[in-house]
This record gives sequence, C-alpha cells and structure tokens, in this order.
Amino acid sequence: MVMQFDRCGSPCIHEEAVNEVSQRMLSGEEAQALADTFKTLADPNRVKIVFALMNRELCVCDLAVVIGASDSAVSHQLRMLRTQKLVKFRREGKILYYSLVDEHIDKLFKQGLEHISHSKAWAARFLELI
Amino acid sequence: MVMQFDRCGSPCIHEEAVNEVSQRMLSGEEAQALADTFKTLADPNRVKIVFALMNRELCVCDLAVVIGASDSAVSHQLRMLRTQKLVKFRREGKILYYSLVDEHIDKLFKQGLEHISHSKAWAARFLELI
DNA sequence: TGTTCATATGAGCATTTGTTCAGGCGTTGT
DNA sequence: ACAACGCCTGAACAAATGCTCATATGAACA
Repeated sequence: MVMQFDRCGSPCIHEEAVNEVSQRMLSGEEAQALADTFKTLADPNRVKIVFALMNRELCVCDLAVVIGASDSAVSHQLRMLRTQKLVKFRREGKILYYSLVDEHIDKLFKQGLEHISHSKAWAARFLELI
Repeated sequence: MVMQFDRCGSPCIHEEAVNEVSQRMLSGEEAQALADTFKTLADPNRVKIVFALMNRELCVCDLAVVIGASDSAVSHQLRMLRTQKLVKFRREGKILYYSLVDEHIDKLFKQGLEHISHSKAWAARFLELI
C-alpha cells in the first residue's frame, strides 16, 4: 500500500515505513564501526593472512612467503589486523609469531564462505576445513 | 623450534610451517572472492542499507531518507549489493522495492556485531534485534 | 660495541572507492 | 503525446587504500 505525500520537492516517502525503520537505524558511528570490521577482511591479502593463521601461528616472513607478498606489505596489513583486534602476537627473540585473537573471526570467515558457496563450488571445500 | 635456511637472500622461513599452510592456502581468485564479499559490507552506507532492509523491504527514496544520503548515492550502492547478490528487488509501477536475498547476510551481519560487542557496549543492543 | 636479522614505519605513488552532478530511461497519469 | 516521477548511469573528482622503497627499531650474537 503506497502512501505518498509531498514535502516541497523532497523525494517520495512511505512515511510509516521510514519512521519505523528510522527508529532502529544505526547511528553514523555504529555503522562506521561495523563497516570497519568488515573492511578488515575486505582485502585478498588480509583474507589470506587470516586464513593462514586459522591453521597455526606464523611469523611475519613466513606469512609473506605463504601469501606471496613482501615482508613490508604483510607488516602493514598486520598492523590493521592488530588495530581491529583480529590478531595478536608473541615475541620469541627477534621473531614475532602472529595468531588469531579468538574464534569470532573464524565465524565471520565461515559466514563469508557460506555466502560464496551459493555461487562458487570451491567454497564448500574450505567450509569443511573450518 | 626455529628452522632457518638460506635461499640466496630470501627471507627467513620455518619450512614445515610454510609448507603445511601453503598446501591449504586459498588461491588468488578465492581470496579475492572472499574479500569482495566482505567489501560489500565495508562501507557505512551499505551497512545502513542492509540493516534497514533487515527490518522490511524499502524503495530507493525511502532508503535514501532513512540512511541520510542522496537517491543517486543509494542507487550506486544498491548496484553493488545487487552484483554481490545481497539484495533483490520487485517492481510496483515506478517504484522498486528492495529486500535482502536471504538470511545469510543476517548471519554475516550478526557475526560482525558480535565481534564489535567485545569492545563496544552498544553492539549488544542490536544483537537482540536480529 | 657493532653487525645482522626480523619486523615496523613513513613517504610517495598508483589504484580504487564513494560521492555529486547532469542527464537518461521506463512507467504513470493527463 | 507529453510531463512528472522514481530510479539508473557515466563522468569527474576528492578521499581512502595498498603497495614499494628507504629507513628506523630492537633483539641476538660476535
């Protein structure tokens, strides 16, 4: 049931729909925080890093080899993952071993794979491993 | 147990760790597909759109009002959400009503909120609504 | 102390992203 | 047929992103 009305040049509106949804809407900061969380996994190299760390802890240079990027690139990405509290590290001499903070990332990752498995057959293979 | 070896200037390596993880590593395309999935939710306006549509279907101009953006901006974002198969629409006259494709996005969204709830108290409020 | 190694960091740069603006397309109602 | 309306699209541009390169830091070891 469409219910339009004019407000001096403003766009069309279903007033009750807008009011209902507006009440519960996320604030700008809240939406930003959520977006930032997803942004953390929105890059193929970071996806690879997280996936690698789901298997076991790894040092920076090993990660670099595994994902096929430079040490520096990996280090930059790890900073972002650290800032977003997705990874932690322990030091052993000169070497820093990175690992995932907890199991929430696994779940996020899994949901991402599940969505993909609708259109890509390969995704199912990885869902078994998680 | 650290096990280094040189390969003409190449970086340090824990060989077995690298081999083990490399076996299971995602290909470039696979990592890209996953990253693209997360990228879809990596913008505050798209987060708002998805969150709005979790309540009910909405037309473009209503979405624009609810999230506080221009019709055009919303339309651009909706295209991305369509491409990634996160939203669908039905036509009723001139008006297009957008809605979420299925419940997988809800789950993805929920996992994102859950991760945030570790550091932000407000996240719990929304988890109850989902 | 000085050197080497593992990692971090900052500047610089090319690419991507998200917006606005101007206009186009398809549907509705006159 | 024509105008109005809802929505889409492409160009343009500012902002953000992710890399490389050079350099800094901090721990180990000679």
